[in-house]
Amino acid sequence: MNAALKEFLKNGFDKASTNEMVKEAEISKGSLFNYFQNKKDLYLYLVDYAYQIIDKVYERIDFTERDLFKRLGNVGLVKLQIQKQSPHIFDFLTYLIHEDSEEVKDVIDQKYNVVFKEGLTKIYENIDYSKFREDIDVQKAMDILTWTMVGFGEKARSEIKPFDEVGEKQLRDWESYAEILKRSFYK
Amino acid sequence: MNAALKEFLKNGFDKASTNEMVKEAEISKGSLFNYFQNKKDLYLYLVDYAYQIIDKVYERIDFTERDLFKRLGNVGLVKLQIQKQSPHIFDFLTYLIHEDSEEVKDVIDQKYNVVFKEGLTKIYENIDYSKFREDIDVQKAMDILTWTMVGFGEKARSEIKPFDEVGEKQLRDWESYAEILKRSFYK
DNA sequence: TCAAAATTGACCGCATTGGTCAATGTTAAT
DNA sequence: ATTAACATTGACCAATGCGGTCAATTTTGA
Repeated sequence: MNAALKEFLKNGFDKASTNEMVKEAEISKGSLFNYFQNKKDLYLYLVDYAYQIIDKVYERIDFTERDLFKRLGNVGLVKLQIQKQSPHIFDFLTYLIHEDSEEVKDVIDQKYNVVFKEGLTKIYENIDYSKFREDIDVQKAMDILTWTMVGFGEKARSEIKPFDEVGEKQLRDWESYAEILKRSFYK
Repeated sequence: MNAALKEFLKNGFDKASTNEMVKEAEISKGSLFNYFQNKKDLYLYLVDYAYQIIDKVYERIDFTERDLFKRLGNVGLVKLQIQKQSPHIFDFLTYLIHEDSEEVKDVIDQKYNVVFKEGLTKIYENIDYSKFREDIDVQKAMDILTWTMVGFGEKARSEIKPFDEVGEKQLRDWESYAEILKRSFYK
């Protein structure tokens, strides 16, 4: 599974090689095609699997937390934890947007907007925006916050070593970044 | 040139197809191989070209500007202007780090660290750090700033339409983001 | 007018592709 | 120990795409 994700992620649907997958996964070609009728089948299974993971993220988010920074810290933490089991899953999801192979793009599009756009609004739902200064451009503040989140997420991911517990350390680290931004965002 | 950059960027050296390049560039295969002996020749030419572009960026930066935000705004602007002529050049440069084809990786490594690491320190040279609050973690502030720069750069790039003049608008836009960050970074 | 330069695309041998399938190995219940 | 269902293997196939060639054609400029 991980081998296939990795290969599709790296090369896209058309150029991804089933030969590479079985080599990486150390199984035989016949075994792969015993469980999946063809390459497309395998791909669609993985897309579906990836969408399910996203749902799992939403399930584990604490939506009662109304502070934006804590909410986002929570989201990031859940993502990191999932990435431990399935290292390529979120990269795969972001790659999916750019996939434009005629053979699969329609199937991706069907669910993509639902899963993503809906989810993204859910993440920012019920946030206590009254904490923000009145004179700040909220959209721009949110941009900065998003970009910082992305950057921090990548940094955190690269710092995780095998067998590490994901959690406390990253959360405290994030909070120190959040603190800096709060100083200009919040009243 | 752009077609080749795009193809190498997308597929890496090994998997990049010269057929795709000539199709995209609307020239014949024979013409391509008239100017370059082989695929590797073309690749090395492009790598060299890309490194030259980087040098051009450094040449056009105003190193007398000591305010960090203005300096970075300047850097971003120069990058945007170059991206107008050569849309894939910076993506190509960042991809170069990850290229690990046996046939070319040694040639990349030779110059990479020199051009990049040296350049990066140059960008942050002679900055007036006394403007920063004493109680701020400068490293973390710089992280946020870098991530914001990257995010803003992508946003700005995607908003540029063909025939647009690159300049004033983006710079003013950047300044409004910078203003927000200054509020927590500066005294 | 004509030689030099530029451009073309059919063509080549070869590697890799997605997929098949008869043979073999493994499992667990009898 | 026997058996039958299931899992796994990798040599093999036709098809495709690869990097690269080159004789033939077109374009160029003096």
